[in-house]
Amino acid sequence: MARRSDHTRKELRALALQAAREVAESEGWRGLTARKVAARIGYSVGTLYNVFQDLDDMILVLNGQTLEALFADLQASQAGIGTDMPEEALKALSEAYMAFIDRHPNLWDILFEHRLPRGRRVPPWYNEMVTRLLGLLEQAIAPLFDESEQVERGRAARVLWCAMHGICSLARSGKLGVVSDDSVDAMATQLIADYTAGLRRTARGSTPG
Amino acid sequence: MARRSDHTRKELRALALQAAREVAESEGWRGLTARKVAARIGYSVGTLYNVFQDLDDMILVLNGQTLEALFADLQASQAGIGTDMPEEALKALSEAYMAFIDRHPNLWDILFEHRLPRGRRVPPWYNEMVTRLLGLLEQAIAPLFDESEQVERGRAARVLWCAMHGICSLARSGKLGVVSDDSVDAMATQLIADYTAGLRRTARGSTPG
DNA sequence: CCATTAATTGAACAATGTTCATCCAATATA
DNA sequence: TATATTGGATGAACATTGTTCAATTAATGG
Repeated sequence: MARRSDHTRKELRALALQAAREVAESEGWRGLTARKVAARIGYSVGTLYNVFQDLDDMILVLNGQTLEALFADLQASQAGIGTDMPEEALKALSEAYMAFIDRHPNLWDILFEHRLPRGRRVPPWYNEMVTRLLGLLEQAIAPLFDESEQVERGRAARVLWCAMHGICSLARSGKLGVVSDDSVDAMATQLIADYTAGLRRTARGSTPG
Repeated sequence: MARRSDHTRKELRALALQAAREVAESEGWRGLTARKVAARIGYSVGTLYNVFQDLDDMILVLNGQTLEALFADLQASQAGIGTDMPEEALKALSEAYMAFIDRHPNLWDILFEHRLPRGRRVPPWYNEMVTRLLGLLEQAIAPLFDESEQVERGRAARVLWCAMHGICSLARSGKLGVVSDDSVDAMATQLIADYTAGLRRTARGSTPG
């Protein structure tokens, strides 16, 4: 068969991504193969390579969508929280984050476990998504800094982002010694409490302790 | 050929692990294959499977050795640091940690990127190694807690461990937006400063701020 | 010197990512 | 309407992967 044109290029990409997401969600990172995705959308393997440069490329785009969904959840978590309550805001963010992982464990795994081959860099749109996510954190902790401390504020946001990632990542991989689920909660809570306390103490911003 | 007995079982394991480490260090996680390891020690693939249950098993043991080496470095970094200087101790630990990654980037990647297949848990000796590593952190921050706060101390150690992991992991994978090497240093520094400040502020331990 | 044992082998299998000559439906042209 | 052109879709083919296991044969014990 050739030139079925049941779908446009864009539709094909969307179909493939949808299928990839389903496979990924149900079988995890090790089960996400080109042939499975192709079979699920009723096309051949070759067609996938017609529409994506690579499997790496496809996973990258899939991860972009995951980031998008994560962003939506995190953003929603901030609704109705006052702009000068960093701890509350961060708590809401971390809860939304962990809830997302709970709902999409395999997608989250792939988001961070997937590494591009040597020398290949993530595309600009990917970094822009990350920047948007970090923006939520920056907003949350904004009251702890004043305007002359943009750099520190950005760095603190990144530190918090990394810390949350580290907690969830190590917990999920089982490489943290014995860690029950609620101890992950506890760690996140303690991180937020102690880190914001530290930020306040460092005598920054307009809300000194 | 059969029953060469050039090497005992243990020697074979050691040889294979050495070879695996070399392949891993030079070619990274994607280049670490059973056949390459086998070829490098002058045995066939089958022999590897005679000596390890799996490739996963072999990598797990390799990771154990990496953890051991990391522990040695981290422990050495604490020599000559007073027992009540948490910030100094943590700084030394984080510098040793990052230096280790600098020296063995691929081994560190494999240490944390490798995930066992569904349902398989890391063996007890692995968790014990992690516990020993966390012990170093607990020791470093001990002055910030009193004896009634063992749980909090352990949790804080874990939070710091996870945070450092998150920083290095996301930085290395290029998934942190644009991050230069020295900004990783800066993030680690800020993490330590702010987090310990927070611990002090929370009015714990015998060294209140 | 033979029988037993078990370490080592490597061909074989299923599954992977990736390529590309081939084929043919859709479109353009006459 | 009939024919030519285009480029989308194919799937066999290739190299490589982890893993298995019957066969082979060196070492050991009698």
